[in-house]
Amino acid sequence: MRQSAMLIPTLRDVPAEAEIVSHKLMLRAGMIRQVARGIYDFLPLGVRVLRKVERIIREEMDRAGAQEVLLPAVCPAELWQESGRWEKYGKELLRIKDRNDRDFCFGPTHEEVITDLVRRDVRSYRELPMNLYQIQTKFRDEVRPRFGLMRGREFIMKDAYSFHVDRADCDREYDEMFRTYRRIFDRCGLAYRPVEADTGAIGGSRSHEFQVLAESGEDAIVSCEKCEYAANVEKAGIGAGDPVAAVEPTPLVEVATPGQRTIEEVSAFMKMKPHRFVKTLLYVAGDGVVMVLVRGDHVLSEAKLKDALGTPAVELASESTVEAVTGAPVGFAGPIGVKGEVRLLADHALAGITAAVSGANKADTHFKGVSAARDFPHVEYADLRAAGAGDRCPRCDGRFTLQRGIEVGQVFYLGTKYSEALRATVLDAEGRERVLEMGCYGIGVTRTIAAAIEQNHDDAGIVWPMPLAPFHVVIVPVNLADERLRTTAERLHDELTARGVEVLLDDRDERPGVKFKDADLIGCPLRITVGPRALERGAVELKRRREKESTEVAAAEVVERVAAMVAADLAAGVRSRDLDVR
RNA sequence: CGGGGCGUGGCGCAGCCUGGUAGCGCACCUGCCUUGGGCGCAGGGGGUCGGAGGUUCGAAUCCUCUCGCCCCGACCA
Repeated sequence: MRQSAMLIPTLRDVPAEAEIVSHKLMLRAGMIRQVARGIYDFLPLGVRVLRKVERIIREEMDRAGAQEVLLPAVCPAELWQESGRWEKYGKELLRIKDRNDRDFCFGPTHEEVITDLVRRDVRSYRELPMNLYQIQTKFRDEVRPRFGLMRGREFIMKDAYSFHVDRADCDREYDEMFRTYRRIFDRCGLAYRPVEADTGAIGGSRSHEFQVLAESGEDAIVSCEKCEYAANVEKAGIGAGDPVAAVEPTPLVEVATPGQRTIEEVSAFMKMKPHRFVKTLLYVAGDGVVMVLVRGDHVLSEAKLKDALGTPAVELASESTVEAVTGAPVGFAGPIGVKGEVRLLADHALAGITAAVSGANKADTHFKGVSAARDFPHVEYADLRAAGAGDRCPRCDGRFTLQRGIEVGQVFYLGTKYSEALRATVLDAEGRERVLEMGCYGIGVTRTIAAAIEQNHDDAGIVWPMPLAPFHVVIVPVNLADERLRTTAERLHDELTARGVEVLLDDRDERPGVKFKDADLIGCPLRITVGPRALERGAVELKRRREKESTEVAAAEVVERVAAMVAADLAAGVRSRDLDVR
């Protein structure tokens, strides 16, 4: 492909709208342009990368026996009403009306639509199992889209749904998809980690996320240093901990703490470490208020709170609710002397705490000398806190390390949530009606591109892994006016293309410096420089994007050499794929 | 939704406080020159200053409303 014929509007300056590296580089490399908040154009270079990811996904899904379908982006409200999600999904669901004033939504996910398809056209257990997938544009009217493709409102997702007569078969497919996802991300050349995950709003009871490891990731994950256990911090089990050094119980005393609301403030004010504090949070769950206690240096996991309460949603109580329940302004809540009927939940780490500090449910006042057993014995203990670095693994005696990740895929066991709501059944071998067991498997295609860049870049630009690169190699003739350079470059382009190598020929009438800068920015894994010095010796220069130095290669051999390098790099990801499940 | 910030040519920005003919760098076009890491010289084109209303003799600049975008938080396959 000739660069002069392509729309690749590279930028020297970083547009002010971009914050993280993948967003900046995609804009600068001319891959995407923002059209509206969280909505982007894909330019030719961006589309090429997108197709690479899609292709890998298709090949591996097909190989796993899944069948591709294409469902509508715009879905009728009726199906969503039938599942109950028309009411539950909230403002994230983009609702639209047609000319006849009928309600539709732009699909953010497709459980309803697919279940509707299957209930209408699948009658017998003999047609199962069945795994249907699509690669399609979704829309979620995110509260806060940000970071370019990382969290767009419109995004491309591969979503797959599997249907089974029983749980065992659904579990088998879950494992199959787990392995398939490993192959997909291995082939993409990404460093990632599958972790145990919360099932979130989608529902279901078993889930893993695939997290691409990157500092800029929005998710925090912990991995055991000794065994294979890894999980999202909001989900991770925590082994029996290291109790805070026992302290002699002291009498309960009120302390004036004017204006000191946060743990940090009170801790500084009273000169006591945060781990000696009881952090009190009020949540609204269903129709009741719960008071949730965690240690001052710990962070509550709302996912775990939902599990503990068995409710689908919890929401931090409003200021007015807090005041009504505690009789004090926000910042002074505590478990002792609560007036109303409030359920009390505490994290395990608080069991046995003594000589601690908590709010006193009175303005500008805290208690010190709080002992859990003595002062709030009526509490229910549960695992409520987000895991952190140094916490004990629940499976062995190892400790956690903390990493950040970008969630690029997730697999769920859905059970019968949707099949029941939409009455999707088949007849089993005994002629009985069976509600279908379902699994659901998503990959954020566009997010995967952003994640790949977050993980593969340097100061000069993107450093594509071969499988995702828009072109395998870029050829830079140093001076087009030099006939020999130009014809050599063109010949290499043609020969490499004939060998199935994807080549970008920078035939623009630009100075070499400009071409090198753009080549680095765009990030093709290989670069062939055709210049007068080497060509004098019948050679060209070959350089890997991720390496600093180039090597001189005889012009006659470079095609063979490059073709071999490309093939080797493409195979590298595939080779590491046969890993154990979890 | 709460808090903060920004909208001036394609991109990055100055000008605004203190009202008086809209500027700079890069990019773009033409010519010359140059050709190994974003050359040089000369000439040139392009801007309803996000939008609406108001104050004023006069508004990019002051006031009101509004739209858009970004960041932090709440939220989230």
